[in-house]
Amino acid sequence: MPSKPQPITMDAVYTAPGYLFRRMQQIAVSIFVEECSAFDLTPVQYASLVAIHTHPGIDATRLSAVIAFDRSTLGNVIERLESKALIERKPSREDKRVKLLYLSKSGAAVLRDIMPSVERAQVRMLQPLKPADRKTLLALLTQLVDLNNEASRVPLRAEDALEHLGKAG
Amino acid sequence: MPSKPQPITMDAVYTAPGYLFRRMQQIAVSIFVEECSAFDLTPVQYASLVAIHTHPGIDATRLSAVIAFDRSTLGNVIERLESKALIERKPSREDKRVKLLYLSKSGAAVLRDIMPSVERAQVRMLQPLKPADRKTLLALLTQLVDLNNEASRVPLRAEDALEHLGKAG
DNA sequence: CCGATATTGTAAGTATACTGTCAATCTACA
DNA sequence: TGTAGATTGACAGTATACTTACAATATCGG
Repeated sequence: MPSKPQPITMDAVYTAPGYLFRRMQQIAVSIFVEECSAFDLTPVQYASLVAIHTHPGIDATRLSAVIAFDRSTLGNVIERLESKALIERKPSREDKRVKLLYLSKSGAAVLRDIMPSVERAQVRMLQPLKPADRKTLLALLTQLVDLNNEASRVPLRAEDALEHLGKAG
Repeated sequence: MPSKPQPITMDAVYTAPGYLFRRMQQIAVSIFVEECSAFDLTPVQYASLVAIHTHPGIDATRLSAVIAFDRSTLGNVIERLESKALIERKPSREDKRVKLLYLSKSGAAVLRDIMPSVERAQVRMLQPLKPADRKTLLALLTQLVDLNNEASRVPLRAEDALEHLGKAG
């Protein structure tokens, strides 16, 4: 049977999953930035460094697929990382459209040094929950993100995106 | 005992709660915008309308506390809602700094009409999970957001924010 | 009552996050 | 082979989300 229209209260907002996801994301960023303030790196910049470290010579389009961030957004992120001299961009000899991404020495150093702070931030986000609940939440969230992958504008394409990588110089 | 430095892999990103929260937020916004495309309202604009509907004559600062969005951000949101004629701003007679917020007729109509679409969006976000898991996730997330409230830059202040409201004309 | 302090809305600046579009370039099919 | 279609990086435009700063205004302590 169809439900009658409910009176609109703030609970329509507070109990909505979308609102909770937004709040949690804001909290997570806030904690990350606080723990990593000594490194002047945002969560997105950190994720980009990890991906470039793991896949040296990746291009911007594949990078966006590997961390599931929008290609346009990533352009600016890459610009900032380059202006901070944490990464280097080299034109590909095989494809004149492509610019390949590499960590610089200082980029690799920053990535190595920031890891403990990142780890602390991740722990802090879940700290208020009981250990068993942390595991449950993480498992359900992992599952949900995976099952909803195609619903996002930029689905994660961890493997396919790199299928043809490594053959380039 | 202190853990040894791990080799850095993409798992450092994929399994981090912060990354999962970000992905889930992106997915949630994507689904919301898709379901509500007929109304040209973003999640934040929707939440603002609900809060103004629930608390007519609220001011921007209190509104930011009630939905836990940053005051500066909200300034732009309010501007857009006003330019779409969904809300009206009236200067307070009691405090010359303050502008009170009210839903317009069309704002109230839009809010009434968008509710089913919002509801569909919220359902879709959790759809891939089993019903019992949806409840568990929502309960843990609610708990975590609440316990982490003070860690966010703009903590939710649902009650206090409105303590002195309603006395104004 | 008056000066220190706080609050309000606004603005400027940075950083995601998305939509488009575009030119240069590459690929594949006819 | 030669061109239609796809891809790549770049850019413009919109919308959060935060920081700091500021002028106007309120409020509170002395």
